[in-house]
Amino acid sequence: VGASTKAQPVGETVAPRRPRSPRGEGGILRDELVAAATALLDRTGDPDRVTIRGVAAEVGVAPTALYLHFADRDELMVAVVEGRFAEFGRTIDAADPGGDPLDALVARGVAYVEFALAHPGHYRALFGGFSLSEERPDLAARCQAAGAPAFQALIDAVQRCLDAGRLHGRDPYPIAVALWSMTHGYADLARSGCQPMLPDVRVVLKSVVAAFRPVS
Amino acid sequence: VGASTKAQPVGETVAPRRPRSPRGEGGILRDELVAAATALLDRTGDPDRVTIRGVAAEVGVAPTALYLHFADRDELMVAVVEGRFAEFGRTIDAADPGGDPLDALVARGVAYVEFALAHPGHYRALFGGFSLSEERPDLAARCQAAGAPAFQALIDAVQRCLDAGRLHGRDPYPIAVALWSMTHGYADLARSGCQPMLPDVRVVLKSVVAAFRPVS
DNA sequence: TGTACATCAGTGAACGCGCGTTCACTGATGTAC
DNA sequence: TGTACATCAGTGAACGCGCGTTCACTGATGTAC
Repeated sequence: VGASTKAQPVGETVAPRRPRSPRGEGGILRDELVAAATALLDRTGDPDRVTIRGVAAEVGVAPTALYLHFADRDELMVAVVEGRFAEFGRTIDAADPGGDPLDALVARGVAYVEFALAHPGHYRALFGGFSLSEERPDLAARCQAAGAPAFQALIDAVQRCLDAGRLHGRDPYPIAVALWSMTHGYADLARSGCQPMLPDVRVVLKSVVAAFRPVS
Repeated sequence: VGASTKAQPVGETVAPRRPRSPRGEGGILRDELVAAATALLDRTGDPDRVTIRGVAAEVGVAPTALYLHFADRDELMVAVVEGRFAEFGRTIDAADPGGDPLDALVARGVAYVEFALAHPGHYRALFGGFSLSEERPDLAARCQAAGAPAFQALIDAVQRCLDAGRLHGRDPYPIAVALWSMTHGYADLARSGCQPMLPDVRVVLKSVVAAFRPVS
């Protein structure tokens, strides 16, 4: 149980009115809306506080302009999610040092948590289960598709450990889920107000690896 | 990223009007409000959908009657949280079979996840970081105090494993955090729509224990 | 024994809020004749 | 070369919603005299 600012008129950022795009370049606004929603999500840390009115104010446009490019709020949010999943995947991959596969796996886990702590709003949009209307299963499917490569990359990293004999087992899948659960859980507990009582993620990961191994 | 019903007038349960308590027994309503809020939280699975109007309708009373016993909505929710933490602690302790401390630790973890899956609304109120107004640090402190015994019980269970040589390390604290993170993460991912892709919690826990041990 | 009064357990109408979304519109710009 | 017109990129007022919370009130019940 944590604390947070409630409602509040989050769109304080009232940008000057945006000049109209030249003819044929209406699509520019679409990109600006996604970028503004992404920035607002990063600032507020909460998908529910990314409102159409807030995004429009940030861009310097009337709230209704959003409907020129998105059917509704959900469609905008899914566009944000797709962009953030791509960024998330690049970040994790960039943190993989190669070399010993178990060390690499731990490094990926650390990068995962660091992404979540650095961008809690983005992270929650990806893995926090923000709600889409049930009448649009296509949107949920787009989110799932956007996240699939990241999960596959985790499976692959676990498989490399199994192949090298650095982890034991036949199936990488449940091990991957366990590690995913741990990093997600740590990140979510930190977000929810338990941050002060959690040791550094590196300490936690190393402790659990050591705890299950005989003393050397 | 998952899907869920949005807003919706959740207080469909319009109970018949509740008869007034006899003189001197006003406190009865307080308990009924907490019970109704707890039931509504269990039904909706979402702390945000426990509204004053919904709770009052469930009890059969005007929304304003709530203010006779609670300063505001947050105070009601904290009363719910305190009750659910007590119930949660009893549930975990009851699932501890004693005997081998590592087996007991796993059994507690399984019970943790099963509680979360059986009562996602209650679980989210305890560990999902539902937001309290920042002007009431006393309420956040009450929640933390209510949750402390459960965390201490986990520390103790880890310590028993260390004492018996079933886990390796000096400090139970980071190991406890790692295990807590894993069970919380698993439960939260299941809630957020990933449930279909997650193996049974027992499989996951056993895989991770086995993965870090040399083949026997 | 009767009556005025304080207390208690609520009620009901109304407030202002931010929200997603609708609808009819505007005004600049390119194009057809 | 000039002009009517279609198109494009938006605007602005307004809607209905559910919400937490306020305020003045009501009506039964116990108690003091």
